[in-house]
Amino acid sequence: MSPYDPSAYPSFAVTVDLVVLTVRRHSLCALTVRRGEPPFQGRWALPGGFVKADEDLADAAARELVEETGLCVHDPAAPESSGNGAHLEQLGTYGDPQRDPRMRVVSVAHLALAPDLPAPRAGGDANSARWSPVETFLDQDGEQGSLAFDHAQILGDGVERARSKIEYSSLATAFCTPEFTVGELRRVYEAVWGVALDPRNFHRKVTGTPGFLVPTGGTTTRQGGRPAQLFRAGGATLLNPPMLRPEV
Amino acid sequence: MSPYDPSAYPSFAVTVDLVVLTVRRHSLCALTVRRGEPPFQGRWALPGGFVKADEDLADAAARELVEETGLCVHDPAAPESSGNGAHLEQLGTYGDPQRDPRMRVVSVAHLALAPDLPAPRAGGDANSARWSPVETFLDQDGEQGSLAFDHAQILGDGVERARSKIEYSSLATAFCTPEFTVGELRRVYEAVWGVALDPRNFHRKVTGTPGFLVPTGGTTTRQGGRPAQLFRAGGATLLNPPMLRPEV
DNA sequence: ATCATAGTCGTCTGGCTGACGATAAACACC
DNA sequence: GGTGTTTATCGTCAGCCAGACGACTATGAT
Repeated sequence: MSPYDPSAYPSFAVTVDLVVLTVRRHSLCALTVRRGEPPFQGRWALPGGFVKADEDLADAAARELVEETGLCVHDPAAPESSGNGAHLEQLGTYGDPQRDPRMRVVSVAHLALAPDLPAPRAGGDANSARWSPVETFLDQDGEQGSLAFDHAQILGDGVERARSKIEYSSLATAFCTPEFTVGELRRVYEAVWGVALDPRNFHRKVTGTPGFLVPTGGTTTRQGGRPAQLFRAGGATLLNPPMLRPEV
Repeated sequence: MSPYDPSAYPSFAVTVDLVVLTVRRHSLCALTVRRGEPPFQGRWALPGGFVKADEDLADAAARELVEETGLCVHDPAAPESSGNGAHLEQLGTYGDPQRDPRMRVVSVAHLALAPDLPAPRAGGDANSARWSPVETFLDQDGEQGSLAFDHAQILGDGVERARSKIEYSSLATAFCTPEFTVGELRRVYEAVWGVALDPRNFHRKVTGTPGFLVPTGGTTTRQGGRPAQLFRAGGATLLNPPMLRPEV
């Protein structure tokens, strides 16, 4: 039994699925697309697709992200291209033998975090892609709003990853435009965690953490009220001490 | 192009690779096996193997773990079978098109944490499996001690996962025998992090965290010195506030 | 008896967080 | 121009917790 013998090991299809999260109107939203063909025809699903024969997993995920949203991936090597960049990381791999009724498919899920976008596009068909609050797919256990395949599970894992990761990293800035205020950043935390935070303590915390925020000098009143300082994300990626998520 | 057409998507081989970590003689060690066939014949590699056609990824990882070490997986549903149980979780998936010179292989790496074991077994051949300190494979960049394929990368990711996860979870107890002392638990942290911790502050911290440790009533002197209380792992899995890893 | 080793309990201080009062700077309206 | 509303920002205070470290305890080795 040579390892070169193709009959010596089973053959799999490999896909990437994307959990694309953003914050719109004070709530955490995920991108979903409507399936145009069986199985689960007409149901909502996470965007994704097959990995090409000579394509790296991360490249496949980045390609799908561009196809579905037009977002480029925020390349850490070239941080100045950050105009419309998103954060992209591998989330986990889902390979239950029954997860796809057609055949054996192993899906490498990725998590993408993006600032609020004007409108989703899905190959030109605007009706087939939509931002929806994540609770739409996570709350109820009824079949009504549920996603195709095991995508509700994947979405739940992605949301949980995002919720925990903004605690100890500066990842929350990935939900913001390149320049943002402390209040906008706070509303990101509030939307992702689903809690209210004290504006004064939050302001003290984030401005006091070295490397988290860099003031740009400008101010804005786009949120109303007193003008707020504008910041860009600093170089720090790990927050120590972390942001504390309030209890229960 | 029907989705049922096998020529419509590329075919992959899927493997599981294991990062099995334990603490021996005050140092964090990983299980490696010597490759008996090309490519990388004679080189050390992480244990692993092909996923079967109708096998879940976690099942494949658990099967490989038993084959290589005899360890059962610590099933959260039946915590009383904890005699020789190990912790097992998915680590990440590695799918660079060039990572295996034979063919396109996607490997789903898993991380296993085990208490110190008498001796590794690898299908009866004791010479071909070994515990080695992780620095052996992570420190130098020379080709000397390096692992086959991208296994050095995988091992590094697994070690980093373990290092960060014992901060905010009770996972360090997975490195201990079912009953252990505070000092033994502290030596686990010291070995995994590679730092020295203050025994008095550590003792205060772990005994003061509700649900982390439950006293069994017994004592032991197996470490010498004054007898120490024996504990079992409590039900808590998340530590809040976390253990703090000392700075640089 | 003495020493070495390891475990356990206390004390103190500084830093950080949560709760919350107070002030500042814009806009909307009358 | 006042007045109220909104959001941002600064300050204060008490409590908790971690790091530093002293003191004491209980075993085995010599």
